[in-house]
This record gives sequence, C-alpha cells and structure tokens, in this order.
Amino acid sequence: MKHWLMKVEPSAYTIDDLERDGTTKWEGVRNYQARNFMRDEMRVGDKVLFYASNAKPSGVTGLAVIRRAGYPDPADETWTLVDIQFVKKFANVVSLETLKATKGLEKMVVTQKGSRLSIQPVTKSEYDIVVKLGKK
DNA sequence: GCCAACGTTGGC
DNA sequence: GCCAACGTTGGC
Repeated sequence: MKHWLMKVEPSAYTIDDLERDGTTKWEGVRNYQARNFMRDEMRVGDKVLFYASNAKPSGVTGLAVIRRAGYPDPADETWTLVDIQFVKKFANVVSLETLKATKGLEKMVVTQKGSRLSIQPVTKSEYDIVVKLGKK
C-alpha cells in the first residue's frame, strides 16, 4: 500500500467537488513523471492527500483513495488516468506553511523548494502526520 | 501580478 | 546530444 499527494488548483477542482461527486477521473496530468506514478505504481486502495495549489492558503484539504488504478486516457492514450474516491474533508486546511514547520515532514516532496510535481509519493509516516494535523 | 524553478522544444 | 529559448507551475 502506497501513499500519495495529488495537487489541483481550486479553480479546476476542490475537495468539495470530490465530496459531491463521490469519485472522479483524475484528468489533465501532462507531466511524464506524474503520469508514470499513476500508470505504474498506483493501486486500488492507495491513500491520497488531496492538495490545493495556488490557493489561499495552499495546502492539504482532505483525503481520498485510489478507486481505479492507471488506465489510458481515452482522449489521448499517451496519458493516464486514475479514479479517486472521496474519503474526508479536513475541518481545517493543513497549509503548506504548517507542513514546512512540522517535524517529520522535512523531506516531504511538497515542502521542497521548487517542487512542481503534481503527483507525489508520500511516506506512511508523512501521511499519518498530515492526517493528525487535519484533525486539529 | 511577479518571478524562480524547472520541464519541454527545437535549432544546430 | 547540447543547450538556449520558451512555456508552465505555483508560492508569495
């Protein structure tokens, strides 16, 4: 079982949209590294931190789970889709600022300078720390 | 809106 | 295959 962080801008999709929809196709990834994670490594049941980028503030807004593993995008088979399912919305956003200030998350990809990757692997311990922060 | 970081493209 | 130019991401 792996853990992931998936970024999306609120103007495109939010945790509220996911709560309403239940599940959604994760469309629009146009980066090879991110695609390869979806295509090769994501499995049904993997846990996902749902991250809002370009937000006020940017941060993790809730949790999701992989519902369907990587499959070709019917619109363009170069690219890969997965389906994710809503798990929960955090009472409060766990902001990037908080992530950067939290012990144990120093190596988390999203806290690194210049980290633009929209699909990122997260360790179990990082995932657990963020879930705990989300309950506060 | 600015701009640093970084991925991609394309001329050579 | 190198690398400058260009485009995009995303924090601020």
